[in-house]
Amino acid sequence: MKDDAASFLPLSPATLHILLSLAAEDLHGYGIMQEVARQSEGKYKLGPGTLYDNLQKLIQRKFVQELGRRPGDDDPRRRYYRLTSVGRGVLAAETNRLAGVVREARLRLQIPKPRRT
Amino acid sequence: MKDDAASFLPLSPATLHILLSLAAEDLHGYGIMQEVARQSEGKYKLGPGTLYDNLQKLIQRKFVQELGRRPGDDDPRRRYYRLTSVGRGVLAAETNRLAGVVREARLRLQIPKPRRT
DNA sequence: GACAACTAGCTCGGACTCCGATATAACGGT
DNA sequence: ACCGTTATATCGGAGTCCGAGCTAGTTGTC
Repeated sequence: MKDDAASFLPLSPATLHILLSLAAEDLHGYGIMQEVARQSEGKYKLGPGTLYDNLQKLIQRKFVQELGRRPGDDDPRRRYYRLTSVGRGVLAAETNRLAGVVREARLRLQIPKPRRT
Repeated sequence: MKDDAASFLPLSPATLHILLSLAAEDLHGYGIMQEVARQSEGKYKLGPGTLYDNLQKLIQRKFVQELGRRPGDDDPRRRYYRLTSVGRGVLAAETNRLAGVVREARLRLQIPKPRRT
C-alpha cells in the first residue's frame, strides 16, 4: 500500500516546482520563490499566495516537513522546509511520468501522421 | 505584438494531455478522453467537465480548431478537433521546458547535496 | 541616527480551473 | 424492444491560483 505516491499525480506546475526546488537543499519560503524563478530563468514566478497554499497542502500530505528556525542562521525570520522521503518518492514518480510525456510528445511532433482534409 | 507561445506556459496537466492527444491525429471529444487514458495507462482520466472547459479555452486561444463533422464518418454525432500550428508551437515549447525540469529533477534526486542537521 | 531598499512571512478575496453528476440522445448487438 | 456503449454538453461545488497588501527584520548609505 506504499504505492500511493502515484495517486497524487499529476502534480500542478506550482507543486512540481516547489518540490523540485527543495530536492537539492532545505530552503525558506522566500528562497523557494527565488529558486523557482531562477530555475525557469525568470519565466515562471510563484506569488506568495500560491506558495503558502501549496506548502500547507504539502505539509499536510507529509511531502514536506517544516524545520523552523535553523541554528547558525543570522536571519531569525527564516523558516526552513525540507522534502521528506515520501515527497522525494512523489517527485521521482512525477519525473518519470513527465519523461514519458516528453518522449511521446517529441515522437508526435516530429513524425505526424498524415491526416484527412 | 506577437502572441508569444512561452507566455502561456506552464500548461496545466489537463491542457498538456489534450494537446498531446491531438498531436498525432484529429480526434473527437470522446476520443480525446480515451486517448489520454490510454497514454497514461489508465492512471489519469479526464472528466467531461475538464475536457470541455479546456477545449473551449484552447479554441479561443487558437491552439485548436474545430472541424465539426468529418465526411466519410459513420457516426454523425462526432465533432472533430485539430491542433493548429500555434498549438503545435505551444506544445513544443512546453515539451522543451518539461525536458529541462526532468533533467534538473534527475540530477537533484540522484546527487543530493549534503545538508546541515 | 535616519532612511531606503531589500528580505521575509503571511492573509485575503476574486478569478480561474477541475471534475463528477447529470441530461440527452444516437449507436450496435441480441 | 432493450441495454450497454458511444458521444456531446452543462452545471455547481470544491479546490487552486495568484497578486495586492500588510507587518516587520536586515542591510547598506548618507
